[in-house]
Amino acid sequence: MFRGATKVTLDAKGRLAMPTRYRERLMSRCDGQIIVTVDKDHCLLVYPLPDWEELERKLVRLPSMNKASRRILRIMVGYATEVDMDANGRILVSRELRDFAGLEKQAMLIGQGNKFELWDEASWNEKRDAWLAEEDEGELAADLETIAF
Amino acid sequence: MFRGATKVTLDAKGRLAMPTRYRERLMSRCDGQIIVTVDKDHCLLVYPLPDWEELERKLVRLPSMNKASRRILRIMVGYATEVDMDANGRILVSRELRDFAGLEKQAMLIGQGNKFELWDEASWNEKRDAWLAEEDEGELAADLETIAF
DNA sequence: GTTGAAAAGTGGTAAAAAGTGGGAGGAGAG
DNA sequence: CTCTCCTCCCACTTTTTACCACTTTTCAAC
Repeated sequence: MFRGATKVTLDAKGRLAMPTRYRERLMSRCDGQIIVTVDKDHCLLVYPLPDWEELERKLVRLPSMNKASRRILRIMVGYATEVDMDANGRILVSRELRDFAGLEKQAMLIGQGNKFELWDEASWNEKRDAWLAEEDEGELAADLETIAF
Repeated sequence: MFRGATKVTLDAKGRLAMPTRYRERLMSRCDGQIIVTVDKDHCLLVYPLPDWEELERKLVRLPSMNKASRRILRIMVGYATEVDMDANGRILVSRELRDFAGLEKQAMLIGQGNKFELWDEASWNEKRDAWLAEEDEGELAADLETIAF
């Protein structure tokens, strides 16, 4: 499981240094082969190659008739870009991907189990606070209420 | 069970000395392996690793369709950071976590059963007073009223 | 009450590791 | 053929982290 939030910086060439604590895992799991693609709420998703391939197999099996799932497939596969970690543990995020997510210099890398989310720092802070604020007003899921934190 | 409120200080590097009375328990339960993550009302949660993993398993089993539970999962896993106690019983609270909770030098560590809450001292005092004031006016939960304090 | 010893809290330092930027070489396009 | 852009590699600077030492407090014994 990848966990934890790390503030990262993109350099002038769009390179992103993966936090050290993940590197060994990424090398053993996929030899540094990473897939970066886009998410529907305008962040990027960072997968180890084998995890991406598994997801891709599921996506292509989705019913062709369903417009919503076709759109998701088209966009996620369409933007999926393979990148390798360089000798310093960095990956190169292409201009197209950076533009899609509005990535400037400061970004947040969020561990999400088998993948990472990559957000522009300002967008992340906004979204996060919005989500937390909503939860206070809205009704919590019945399932959620049964869990003792 | 962890109980009690302790005033603690964070040093310039963000290190927090766990109160001595908890250390032996933390070493035997999880060999000093701690998970620190965030809570929706902007404090931090401090779990022994096995307790966190149990909670995480419950969270990932929640129905994917429910937005509120997905968001809670995303934020709690997203910020969950593993830290080890050093030889002096201190844990390092990352800048990202400190920023989220507005942690300055003075903080309050609150025992809450299987975990701790960690609050910026000023925020804690405000919240605590607000809660006490609310409870006087508001209706108590039916379950709560059946308990003899 | 005073003294002493032991344990806990606090801060500093040095070695190592990670982040950052620059430059050279190569490939592709005009 | 030349120029530009991209990629890979190397080196330097900054930060991190682990370890060590000193100070302060507490508890006990005299």
